[in-house]
Amino acid sequence: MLDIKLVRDRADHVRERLATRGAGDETKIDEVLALDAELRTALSEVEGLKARRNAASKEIGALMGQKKLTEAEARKGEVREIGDRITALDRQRAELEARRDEILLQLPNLPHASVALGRTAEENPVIRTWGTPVQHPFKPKSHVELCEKLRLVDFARGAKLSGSGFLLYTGWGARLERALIQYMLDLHVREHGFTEVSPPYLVAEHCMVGVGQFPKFRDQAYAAREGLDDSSLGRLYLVPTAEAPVANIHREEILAADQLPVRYVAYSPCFRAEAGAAGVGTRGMIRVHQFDKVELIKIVKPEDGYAELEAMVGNAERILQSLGLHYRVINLCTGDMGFASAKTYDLELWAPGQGGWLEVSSCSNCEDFQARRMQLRYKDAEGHNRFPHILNGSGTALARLFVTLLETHQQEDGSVVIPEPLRAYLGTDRLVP
RNA sequence: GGAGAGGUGGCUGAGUGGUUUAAGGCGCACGCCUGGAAAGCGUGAGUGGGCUUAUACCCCACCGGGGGUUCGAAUCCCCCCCUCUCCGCCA
Repeated sequence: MLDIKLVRDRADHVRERLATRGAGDETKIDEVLALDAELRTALSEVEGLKARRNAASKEIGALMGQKKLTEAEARKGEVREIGDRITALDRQRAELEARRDEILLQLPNLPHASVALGRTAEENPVIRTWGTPVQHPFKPKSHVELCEKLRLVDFARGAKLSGSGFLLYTGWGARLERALIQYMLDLHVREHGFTEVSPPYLVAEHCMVGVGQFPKFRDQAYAAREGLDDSSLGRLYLVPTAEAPVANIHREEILAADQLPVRYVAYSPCFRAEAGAAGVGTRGMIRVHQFDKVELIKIVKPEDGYAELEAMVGNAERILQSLGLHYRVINLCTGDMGFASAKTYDLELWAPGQGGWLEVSSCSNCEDFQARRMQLRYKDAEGHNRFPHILNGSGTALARLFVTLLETHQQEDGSVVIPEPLRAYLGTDRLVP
């Protein structure tokens, strides 16, 4: 959520930054300002009345102590009237506040000044490229064909169980998925200084609001219900990413400065309904309703936010490099960035069988946008409570990593060579049809 | 799911309608004292918001959350959440 004080004091700046996203949100600032002004007028008035009531009630107490009951009764009538005005005015105040905050909760974060201006993904600058596309001396197969030949994923039966967009991993496929998860977790814990956590896969409403998923993207979440009780529908949501629970771990806390930086790594399955999207569409594993992901979360001092973002991208790149995969780092332009983010790097893998790039990681600094929503603060050296920066990054998403791994390391005979670091985890150096 | 007991400031722990605009204790910060320290004494200290040049005053709100009763609610009433104990169910 944007800081209302920033909106008040630097409305033009806020409008200008919002406009760079190209969604027209800057037009809502006038309404926010108007509601905010009205709100503060009502607030001053109602607080003044409350001060009067508090004083008068105290006097009544004193009068009754002195047994001046007639006088006390007279004052009661007077105070009751003040009370009625407070009730009415307070209701109005609450409504104004709700309306103001409803808009504020739907406004995206302001893009950082270093982010390239642009409207679509085509305008995302490529920051760097690592490796070169693998040159197969034969026509590379797509992952769908490889998965079927190697019996790694049973697409038909996955769909039979849960519909399109759900995968049934089988045999070495299931083992490869598990090996990748464990490999990535271990690397981030052992070499990158992250603390492993294993969060709930269902979260409460306030966690979804905290990370910026709700209220705007409510239709993309799967809602769960308890038992047969219809009224409990929507009280818990399947996590769209481990970010939802993990970033909220310290919500509503005031951390000591020496607790920062906090660095967590978590595996979770990710559930995405993507309602409104043009179906799952793509054949195979590129776009699915459930996938696995190893997620990195950092909570850091604002002055460290952007250095930590660069480091996080490096942590994710390390995974791809160690698996011998060709990738590029792009910086999302203002029009392509996610709702909560101030700056985002995407990591895209080259998939020979697809002949295209696949996003496997998105690393963002959300600055204080989420911290404000979840009331997460830390006490700085001067003893002031400040909102920390919260960063999230995939390190990395599976499914697409799985796809790229197969397509990159496939051999002419249809086998797939497993990259060296993964062999101990998987228990083989090659998958053979 | 059922029964019972609880949820108060950094911690502990009083408080069942009005000098509690939360006692006392511990811990904390600063000061006095001391050669230095401890003890002792004194002062201060929570969160959010409004007003404001101001992190100065002043004001409002906050005793798990939300409603209600009342001139006045930590205290009384209702709903919900969480924790603990026991039972049931269950991996």
